[in-house]
This record gives sequence, structure tokens and C-alpha cells, in this order.
Amino acid sequence: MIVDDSKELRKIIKLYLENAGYEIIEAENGKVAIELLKNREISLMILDIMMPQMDGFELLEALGDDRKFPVIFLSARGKVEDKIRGLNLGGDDYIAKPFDPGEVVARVLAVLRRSQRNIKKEIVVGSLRWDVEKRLVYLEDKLLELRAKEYKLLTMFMKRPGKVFTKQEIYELLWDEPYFHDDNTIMVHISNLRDKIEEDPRNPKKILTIRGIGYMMDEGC
Amino acid sequence: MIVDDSKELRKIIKLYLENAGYEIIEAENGKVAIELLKNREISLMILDIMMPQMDGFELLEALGDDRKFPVIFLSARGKVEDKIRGLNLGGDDYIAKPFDPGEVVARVLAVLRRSQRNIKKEIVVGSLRWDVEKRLVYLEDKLLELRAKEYKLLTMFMKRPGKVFTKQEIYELLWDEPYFHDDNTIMVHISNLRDKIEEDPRNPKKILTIRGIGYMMDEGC
DNA sequence: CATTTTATTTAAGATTAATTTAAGGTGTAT
DNA sequence: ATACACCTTAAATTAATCTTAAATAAAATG
Repeated sequence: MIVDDSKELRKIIKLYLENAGYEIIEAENGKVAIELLKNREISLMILDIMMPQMDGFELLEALGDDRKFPVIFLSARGKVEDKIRGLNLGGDDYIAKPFDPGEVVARVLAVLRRSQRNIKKEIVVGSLRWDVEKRLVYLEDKLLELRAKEYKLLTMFMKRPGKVFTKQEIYELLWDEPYFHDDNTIMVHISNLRDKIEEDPRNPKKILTIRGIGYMMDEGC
Repeated sequence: MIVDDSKELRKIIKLYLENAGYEIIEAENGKVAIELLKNREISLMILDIMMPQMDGFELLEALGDDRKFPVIFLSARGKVEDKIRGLNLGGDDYIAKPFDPGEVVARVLAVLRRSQRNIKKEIVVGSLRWDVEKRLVYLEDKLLELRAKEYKLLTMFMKRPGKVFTKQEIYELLWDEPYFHDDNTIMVHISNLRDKIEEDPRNPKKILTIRGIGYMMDEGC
């Protein structure tokens, strides 16, 4: 997304980045940007500092700490204070006007490469959300209090929704031991887990029983 | 401030940094530097290691731990490089001669950004307040007397409240060593830390145990 | 529809993991 | 060299989780 009040400038950057294979959304000011972000996910924002109404710094602050994409600042002033301030605020790079459009493409590539490394991973299946880094799972934004085996079990399913796991697979993934016979300990854990994540544990919709074969997490739930 | 015995070199760096919008003070040796610092505040020092009389290391030591500005070392390549890295004397960056003046500007920017981020920083989690710069943690405005490991442990948690840390992560973050087996030294430190920060250490509300997985600092406390 | 098989639930006992305590080591500063 | 503070180790205690086993429920089979 390019946020800049100059249509001319947006057009130039857009042209170059589309040439490089990127899809571009334009926003002429901060308010429009915020509006557009409600419905679309973006992987990077190019943000002009000087804009009427809401300036780039304000927009960045409005986006908050949980913003998922990197930001590259554009500024007419080649002033160092702007650069420092922008980078301090959480900007990821800085380009001074006037700029070479080729430079913009190069910096976009570099920032994307860098930021992809620390992307916060989050796996969502239906109403379940797993924050991989924090090792927490939420059900409709409410934190689930899972025990060790339940956590492993649930995240195993969430990694591959739609895949049927046999008991042998489950046992070997969770216990790191070869599986001999069917003590029903797996089933006990599944039962306990269902109590925590299913609306009606007697009639599970998330972790489905595939009789005679194993269990599966439903993709659409 | 640039501290270097070579007038030529000071001139080059000064030129570039003034171009970038900074005000520069020159000092031809450590004694002059100390003298100048009595009357002026600086935001960063570029410091040559090899100088007659008082060398860079000595000057840095003379400045003491309560120095308020970051330091970038200059040194002839190879000679002292390892020593600096190894000794970890408290410099904030290192530039090897011969250098590209543009590199110097870039590093100055980077170091200033880093140090400015730290200056303003104060991390608050519930009733705990961590003054990053001063390396002090307060509990309800009362200073905590923490030992080294406790400080590291607590600030590790405060950096990422709401994240579950495994013992392996904790060990590797605090000890910088690979984690083999579970001696319970981590737990002893957690126990000691809880004695200092928890109202009822038997029933911790700040550092929570996630049994079978690890420990977590509660965001809302 | 009865029977068999497979899956689920429950709760108590076994097991594992975490905590605490105290003693012994280690290193640092005086 | 000595004292002190801090860190680690080890052992005893406490607590939560996991497993087992038995009872119940549901689905498949003939």
C-alpha cells in the first residue's frame, strides 16, 4: 500500500512495483489507509511523512504495535531528525525525496526479506487461533488453559487441519515412543480436549472421530 | 565528539557528519576529550583505539559506567578487532579502518537510533516497572533488590508478557549455552524471584507455571 | 434387533513435574 | 588471603497431570 497525497508520486511508485510483480493499493491519506486496511491485508506500506490532515507519523502510531507489516517512510526533507524519528517509531526503512524509483524497488525487496524472518506466526483454524511464538491457543479470543498433552494434541491437529491422524501417528508424535497396543490414553486426552474446545463435547464439530481409522480436525471449523 | 589523533581523519568524518546535520566536537586525545566533556553534553562519541598517551580503551574506562552516550570504536583492521569483540568493553559499535565515510554516517544513525530507543524506554507490566536504562525494576514504586540472574529472568519475562517460555528458551537466553538436561537451577531462580515479586509466592499471579511447557508472565498483572 | 466392536467418559491411583530448602561451590572484591 | 554474595546442586516435599481400568455409550454388523 502506498500512502501519499500526491497522485503523481503514487503513480510512479505503483508503476515500478507492479513491474516488479507486486500488487498495489493506493491511499491518498491516513484516514483512507485505515479504512482500506479494515478489509485487506497488506505485506508492506510505503508511507509519506508530510501529508495534510494526518501525517505519516500519526498514521504509524494509529496503526499500533500489533501491525503485521513493515513500513517504509518517504520524506521530502532530507533531514536526519525525520529519519531518526521515523525509524524510532517503528518504521523499517526510510527513503528521501527525490528518489530513484529503482531504489524504491530495491528497498522494498530488502525490507520484505528482512521482515519475513521475524513475521509473527499465527495459525488460525475456524474459531481457534494458535500464537505459535507465545505458545498460546485462543478460542474466540479467549485464552484456553491447556495441559501439556492437550496443547501438543491440539497444535498437532491445527498444523494439518483436514488430515486424519491414526492413533499410532498421534502416539508417536506426542510421546516420541513406539506405539504397541491401544491403551486408551489418547482417547482420554481427546475427550478432555473436547471438553475445552467443543461447544457440545458430546457432538464434536472440531475434532472429528473417523471410526476405525483415527481423528481429524475439521478445516471449516 | 570525534576523538582521534589524526587531524586528517577527524576532518573527513566531521565533513560527512556535518553534512548529515550533526554538530561535531573534535578532540585529539583522551585528556582533551575528558576536559571538553566537563562543559558540554554529547550524544555520541567516535573513539579511535590507538592514540598516544591515553588510548581508547583507557578513555572508555575513565568515562565510567554512568556515561550517558554511546561509543563507536575506530581501529585499524585486524589488529584489535578480536580484542574488542572478545573483551566486550562496552562500546556500542565498531568501525575498522580504512572505512567508507558513508558507512560511518550509517553506523552513527544506527547507534543513535538504538540508544534513543533505550533511553526513553520504560517497560511496565502490571505493578512492575522496569527502567531499562538504569537497569532497575520497581514493584509498586519500591525498588527491587535483584541478583544478576533474577534481573535477567524478570526482564526476559517483562519483554514479552503473555509469552510462554520453555526451560530450554530460558536457559539459552540467560546462560548463552546450549541446554542439555533439566538441572533445576532455573526453577530455583524462579522460586527466589517469586519470593521478591509475588504477594503470595505459593500462589503466584505474575510468573505463572505452564506445567509441562514452561513459564509465562501474566500480561494483566 | 441383538450382538459385537469401537469409542467415550469417569474417577482414583500412579507418575511426573515443580517447588522449596539448605548445603556446598565459585568467584569477586576488599 | 579472607569474607561475602551469589549461583548451583541435591534431596525432600508438594502438587498437578497422566494413565489405568472399569463403566457407559454409540456405531457397525449380521
